[in-house]
Amino acid sequence: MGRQPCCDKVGLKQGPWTADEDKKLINFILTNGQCCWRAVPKLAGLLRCGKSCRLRWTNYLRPDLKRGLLSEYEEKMVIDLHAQLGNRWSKIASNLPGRTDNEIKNHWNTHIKKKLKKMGIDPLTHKPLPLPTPPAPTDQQSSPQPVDEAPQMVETVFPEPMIIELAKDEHEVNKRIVEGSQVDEFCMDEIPLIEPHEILLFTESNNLPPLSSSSSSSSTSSNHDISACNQNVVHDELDQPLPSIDQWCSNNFDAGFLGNDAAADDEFLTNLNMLINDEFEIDTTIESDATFAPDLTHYSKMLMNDDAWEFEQLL
DNA sequence: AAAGCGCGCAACCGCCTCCCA
DNA sequence: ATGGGAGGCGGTTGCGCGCTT
Repeated sequence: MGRQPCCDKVGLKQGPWTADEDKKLINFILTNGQCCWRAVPKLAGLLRCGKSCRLRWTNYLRPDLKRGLLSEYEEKMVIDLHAQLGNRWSKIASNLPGRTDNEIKNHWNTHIKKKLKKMGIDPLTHKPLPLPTPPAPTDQQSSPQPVDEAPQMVETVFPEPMIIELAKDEHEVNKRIVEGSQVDEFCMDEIPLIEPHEILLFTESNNLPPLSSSSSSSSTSSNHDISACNQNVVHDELDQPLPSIDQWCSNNFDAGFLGNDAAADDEFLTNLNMLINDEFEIDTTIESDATFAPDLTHYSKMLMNDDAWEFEQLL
């Protein structure tokens, strides 16, 4: 007797979402809010399982999503948080506004893992990888160490006690005192902590480097102050009024947000206009079950790239 | 030009946790 | 206290795309 499946899959659609399905889901959520996900597909007229709808919304359609590759700053943040939290992607994502757990998980598995290995760091433990076993001492002088494959040793981090504040939701305690003891059932003996000078700040600029130990000014302020600043910046960002679509367009398009590909920009703007004016239609002459047109897929990615805005204005 | 290969990412699967009756 | 429903979460899969041969 296994557990009942979350939904009866008979007759339900799977695979990539179509633009039409996305529109139905967006319209429904914006009209009714996020309610019982199991009921959503029925009420929204979708042949999908509720879970699938929730996933699509949270990972893809949510208006506050920031899309595109993680910046160097965000990447470092992920590494630091992973060192503290392990594979708790949702917790990590909650500290990176606009990023989803799925996105971070994918990025970790495809990019960061490799990077860390290349740097000679074990992505699981964040400790230096063991040096490759030296060749048998038969002829040491004539067998040089392989240069490319030998991971670089990095200095083991044994950080001093510190206070870390994370941007968590308001119901959670914001401060965590880390003193080599357990935090949230997380054994600090096993996972190295980030160094105090590596505590990161949320800022509007993704390029702002973390406070570095070489910056003497940072050493004058306490970690608590730094973290408080971090919190404030996050809240400030979230509290900022969302730009209107016109504002957003002028801010981003005029600034060359879409890059230098004028043709692509034109196409994007044309289709964006269609989307805004509810003129977007699937070309049913091609295939009745047309998979999600890359256009809209990328729009949701690109539109949400920088700052979120009031989503209603899109529809 | 075409086949093969590897990578990245969206989506799925199934277990876990929480909540409520 | 307990059992079931619903949502959340992390691991895995599979497809599409770009690069290489």
